[in-house]
Amino acid sequence: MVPDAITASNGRADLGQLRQELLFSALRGVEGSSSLAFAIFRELAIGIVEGRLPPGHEVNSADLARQFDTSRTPVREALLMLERESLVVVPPRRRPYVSDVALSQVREIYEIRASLYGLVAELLVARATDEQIARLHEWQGKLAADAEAGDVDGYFWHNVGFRNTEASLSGNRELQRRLSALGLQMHRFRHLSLSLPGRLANSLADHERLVRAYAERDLSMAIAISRSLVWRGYHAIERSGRWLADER
Amino acid sequence: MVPDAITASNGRADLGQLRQELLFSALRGVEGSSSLAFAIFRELAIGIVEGRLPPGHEVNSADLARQFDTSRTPVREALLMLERESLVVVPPRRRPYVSDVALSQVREIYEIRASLYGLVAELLVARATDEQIARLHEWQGKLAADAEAGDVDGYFWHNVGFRNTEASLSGNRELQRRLSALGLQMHRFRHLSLSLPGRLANSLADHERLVRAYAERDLSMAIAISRSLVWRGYHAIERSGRWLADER
DNA sequence: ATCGCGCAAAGTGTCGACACATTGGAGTGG
DNA sequence: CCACTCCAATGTGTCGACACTTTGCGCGAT
Repeated sequence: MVPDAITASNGRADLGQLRQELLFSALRGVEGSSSLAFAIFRELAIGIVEGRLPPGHEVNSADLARQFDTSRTPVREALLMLERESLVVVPPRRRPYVSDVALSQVREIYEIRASLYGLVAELLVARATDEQIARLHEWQGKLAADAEAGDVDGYFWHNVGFRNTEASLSGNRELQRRLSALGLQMHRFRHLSLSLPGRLANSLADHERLVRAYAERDLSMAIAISRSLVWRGYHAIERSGRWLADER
Repeated sequence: MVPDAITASNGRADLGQLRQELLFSALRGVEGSSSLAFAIFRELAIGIVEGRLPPGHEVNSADLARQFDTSRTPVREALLMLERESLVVVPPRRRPYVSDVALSQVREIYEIRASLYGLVAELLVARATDEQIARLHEWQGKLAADAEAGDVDGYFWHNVGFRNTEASLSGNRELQRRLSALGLQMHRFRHLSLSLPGRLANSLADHERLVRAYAERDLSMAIAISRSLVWRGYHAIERSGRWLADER
């Protein structure tokens, strides 16, 4: 049933702000019209991404309306937003439910992510200043600290921050938005995959090499590492989860 | 004012079906819940893409509700869908209007398109059968006929069909969906750009080379041509239009 | 005991109404 | 003549109600 835990926030407090910041960097200004609907959307999205609302869980617009102390209209709007982010399925005249994702679909999305992060690397090498690349180095420092401490949660969100900063340094805002949207869909599985033993150290080494390639403006190296980073993520997911039947 | 011309259909009749088919291939199954809202969305989207509803044109939910003989609720839903496709801007508490796009934004989107069509080429070479590639050849035949006849409208839609078929042959449905969404945003400008003198013949030659590269399974050539095809489209747009100030 | 039918409960999509925000213009004062 | 203020008109966001659909449970027939 997952009672009113939806609004509960778990995890470390200092990560909370970062989390909210990052999850919705893509959606700034696209908030649509109603801030009420957006607030509901945000709460539910966080709940889904963090696994509190598991795949298949049915969401009831009347219940949600009561819970958020509003009418069903903004709730419906929020559900349609979630559907567009592929976090929820809203079948006509049937109950909406939290979407599940087949491994094949994850793979498709990672193919896209790999390609687009290749583009990010390309643009970043061409356009970013040394100071901006230094900012990436800072993020990498946080990752190192998290890995040292074995803090999977911290690593996860700082990694999202790293990737998002990269995208923003590409100078292509549309690209940043779309990557962020793709990320939103994948967060729930990525988080899962980071728990694999050895994954943190591995990932960290890749990040180091990537930042070095950026600093040296090594285009082909940067592209290759950026893409391979995505693929490592995919393979980790592939190995870590059990998945729904591969149909649509 | 653009009276009730919204539902009017211009252009050749045989293209009408293709047009509808292609414009919304991306949105199959994502229709959201309400088919009523989706119908309104579709009508408005076609109107915007074909230029009957020009950028900046204000849309009034009450008027639309009367026009479609329904209440404002589904209209609002349709407007929000359009906003998600970046065809309409819905500022909070203010009148929605047909979005305009700055050239810089077009460029950003074309950077993404180029990258993703590179991916399409890559996947297609690896996965498509000879029969499937023959299907592309058929589309190319239509393009040749259109170019011969100087039929810009026909060329435009058959080109969309070609590109969409390519995307579907990549075997990556997510990719197809996202490219289709990007296309929806760009159609209004692409159509404009095809009117440039010499553009048709130029584009046609590129398509020929692309199909040949596919047939010969020449990976690097296919990728290069596929991407350059996108960039040619961009440069044509760049040259053909006058644009809004470059702000957001 | 199993299967199918039918009906009540639950839930969605749509509507019309209302409260509030925005807008544009008329009217007033400088 | 211009600038500012205020107000009516227009239009959005939200609400509660209603009609219709789907769901699931009980009941009876086989």
